[in-house]
This record gives sequence, structure tokens and C-alpha cells, in this order.
Amino acid sequence: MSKTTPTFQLPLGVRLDIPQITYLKDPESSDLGRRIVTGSIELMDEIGFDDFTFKRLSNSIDTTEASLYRYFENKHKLLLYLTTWYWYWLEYRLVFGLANLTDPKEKLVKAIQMLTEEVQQDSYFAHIDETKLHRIVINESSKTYLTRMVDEENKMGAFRGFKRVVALVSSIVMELNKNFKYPHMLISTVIEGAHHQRFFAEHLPSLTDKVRGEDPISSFYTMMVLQSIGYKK
Amino acid sequence: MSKTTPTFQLPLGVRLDIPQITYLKDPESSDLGRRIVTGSIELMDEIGFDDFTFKRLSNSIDTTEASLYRYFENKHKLLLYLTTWYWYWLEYRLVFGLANLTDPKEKLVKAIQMLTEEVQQDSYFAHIDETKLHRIVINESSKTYLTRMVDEENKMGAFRGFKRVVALVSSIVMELNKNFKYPHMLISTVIEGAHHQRFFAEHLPSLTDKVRGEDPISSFYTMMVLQSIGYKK
DNA sequence: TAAGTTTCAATAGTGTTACTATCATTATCG
DNA sequence: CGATAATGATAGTAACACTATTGAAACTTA
Repeated sequence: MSKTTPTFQLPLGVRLDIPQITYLKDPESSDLGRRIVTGSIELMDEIGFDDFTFKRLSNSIDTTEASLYRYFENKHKLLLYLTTWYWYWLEYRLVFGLANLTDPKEKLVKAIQMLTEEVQQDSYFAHIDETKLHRIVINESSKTYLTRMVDEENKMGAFRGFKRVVALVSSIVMELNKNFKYPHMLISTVIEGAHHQRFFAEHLPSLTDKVRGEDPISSFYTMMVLQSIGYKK
Repeated sequence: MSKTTPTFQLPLGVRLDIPQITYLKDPESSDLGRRIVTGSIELMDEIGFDDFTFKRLSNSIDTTEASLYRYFENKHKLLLYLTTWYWYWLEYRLVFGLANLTDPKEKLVKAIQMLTEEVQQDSYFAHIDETKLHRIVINESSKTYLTRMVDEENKMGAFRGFKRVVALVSSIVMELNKNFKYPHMLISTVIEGAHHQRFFAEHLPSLTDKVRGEDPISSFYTMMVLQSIGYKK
């Protein structure tokens, strides 16, 4: 037992098994590691990925640059770790949230909801602020793959988290319409689209639409999916 | 008359009026300026925005770093210039391509086509390779707004080009269904979505779908738009 | 043709970032 | 208690993103 942060037992003994390409040393394995994760979410949410540096992070969590490099090769890999964590967490919540449902339409609607809505919950996992992490995913996650290293990193499984979520929800689409030709395109469009729309709503509102009394982003994508797969009431 | 590059008269005397926030000195106003634009498209397409530096550009077009800084404040602004150019060019083509059509459905289908298909044409404008520029837009355009400076740059009109394209096509959507609640969301989803899907098709294929004998990206988004606005044959 | 003005090249220099390396110190664990 | 792993402290390097200054062409206008 560590004497500093309490070793919080994850719900149901779950442990998110993040691919190793993202880190050099598992940040879950030490107190410093967890502080790096906590602190980087805090700082990146505050100043954004571009201004985020290992120097600033080391100051804010009171350690040294050199120590950070023992856990993560560079800040890009750290972002990859954080976003991957988010996808695995989302997958976990999806599987859990859909477990008891039998009606495929209901399953799909709930899944789309979970993919597109804002994250309110907090403290599922001790040292991670999911709300802040979600904002980071909205603002920065495209930057994980829009790089020269995509192909190489992809080979090593860096994007497995995102792919699994897409595959999971696509399979529900196929339950509802087995002749649908574009399930993956549809779902990856929804996920990335919802992120961009949240960004637009905050910064470039003329690229979105506001509707009183509802979350237009969730509503729009739910409607869009059902219409696209030709769902009849 | 300049003695170096021939002063190519733009089709119909059109001149794309790119907002000034993107540049310090109009690159259309000199030979060096045009070489910067040509060379940056070439180089950025080749090595990507992240590895692209003013030093490398100055070497490749045989000028100095300092000279580049006279035209563009930094490489971010240069990317902004290039993508804005692309949006204005697209808007121009859209207006032109839809001019003779009266049936709103036909107009919408053609517009979606133009928004989502690959750019084959070339040499509309003398010193710009539109095919390479389109690849840059696909790979890098999200980076123009996913920054800390969005709000500030937006105030100064930096994203007018994108907004105008979205507004233009949204208005066609509204012609077809005046009660539709999410025209801007729909169209900005299509544009950004199509870019991402092209990227996925090349690098992360399990996030897309392939269909023999058609361009699945154009087909998917055309279908998606028509279904979403509830178009009945 | 001379003078002014714009344009660009050349060079140098600064602060910051993204690392890498080394060695001392402190926990942890068998 | 001794070994080993984890961290801290410090230093240093190469590249990058600029800024500043000066001087030479070239082009413009009187």
C-alpha cells in the first residue's frame, strides 16, 4: 500500500488496458505516474495542447522534465495516452450502459447519446477528471492522428481505442439494417462531427445551429443516424 | 509586365479576395509572393504542416527566412492563407457550377458532390496546384482553428471563407426543407466529415467503408444529406 | 538622369522548445 | 542490510521561431 494517494480500487476491478506504444513506463504503476496524468489533464485543459510543454508540466506538478520523459516519449505520446484512455473508458461505459437493453433501436439511440453528449459525470476513476479530459478530446484529439506518424503508430495499435468504439456502435447499426453500406463511416462521422460541433458552438457559432430547450448536437446526430439507416418507426 | 512568370489573367477577371489577417503583404502582389505560395503548397504537401518550417521553405524556393516573414507572420498564418484561398476558390466554383440549375434537389446534390469529391482539376490559377492544395486542406485544415487563437482570429474574419461555403450550401438545404432545424450543422459535418473520411481511407481504413464501383465518401454524404432533410423522391 | 522608394538578400542574434546524458539521492524490497 | 529501482538535480545540444539591421538592386517618378 502506498502511503500517499489512496490506492482506489477501480469499479468492478476494471483496469483500462492502454496500449504500450503510448507510454514508456505505465503511469498507473506509480504515484508520480498518476500525478503526471492528473496534472497533464489539468494543464492541457487550461492552456491547450500547443502551449503545453513538459517544462510547464514539470513545474505544475513539482517534478523535473527528465522524470516526465521516463514515462512518455514526448508530449504527442502523452496526448495519445490521454485520448486512448478516454476511448477505453467510453467503450467500457458503452458496454455497460447497453448491457441490459434488447431493442436494437433503443440501443443505438442510447449509444449515439453517449457518443455525442457532454460528459457530466466525474470521479469514475480516482485521479482522472473525465469532464476536463472530454474537453481535451474535443479540442485536441484530431491532432493525435493528423500527423506524419499515423501509419507507423497505427501499426503499433495506437488507435485501437477509437476503432473499438467505432466497431462497437457500427455493429448495432448493422443489427438494425444489415444491408447498410456505410456503418463505420456513419459512426466515425458522428463521433468526430459531434466533437467539432461542440467546438464550433463555442468558437464559430455560425457553423452550427442552436435550438432552444434541447441539446442540438445530440438531437441532430440521433436524427441523422436514424434517417440515414432508413429507420421507420 | 513582369519579365519572369507570365502574368496569367485569371478566368473572367476573378481575383480571390483573401482576408488580410492571413498575410502581412499580399503574396499576389509580387513574384516572390507567388513563389512563396507555390513553394509552400509543394513543400507542405510533401512533408506535412508539422515538419514544415520557414527555413526549409526558404531553402526550397531559394530565398531567405527573413523575406518570408515579410509576407506571413508565421507558418500558422500561411496555412490560414492557403486554406482560405481554397474556400474562396471552392465558393467560386460552387456559385458557378450551380448557376444554371433551377431544381433545388439537383443543386444540392451537385453541391454535396463538389464538397466531398476529390479535386482532379488543375491549373485554374497559374501558380496554384489545386490538387495538392486539396490534400493539404484534408490533412491540415482542422489545425487552422483548433488553436488558442481561434476567437481572436475569428473576430478578424479569418474563417470567413469556410463560413461562406457553409452558408451557401445551407441555404440550398433550406430551399428544400424550410423547417429543417440544423442546416449549418449538417453542412459543416459533411465538409469536415468528408475530409476526415478521406484521411481515414488512406491511413485508418477500419474507420471507413469501401464500396466497389463508386466513391463511397461522396455517395455516403449525398445519401446522408437527402435522408436527413427528409427528401422524398 | 538623378533621387526616392520599394524589394529583397545577407547576416547575426535571441529566447524557447524538445529533447539527451550524467550523476547524486532516496525509496523499496527481498 | 544491501541491492536495485525511481526520482531529482543539473547541464547541455540542436532545432525552431522569430527580430533586427544593413546594404544592394530594381523600379518609379520628377
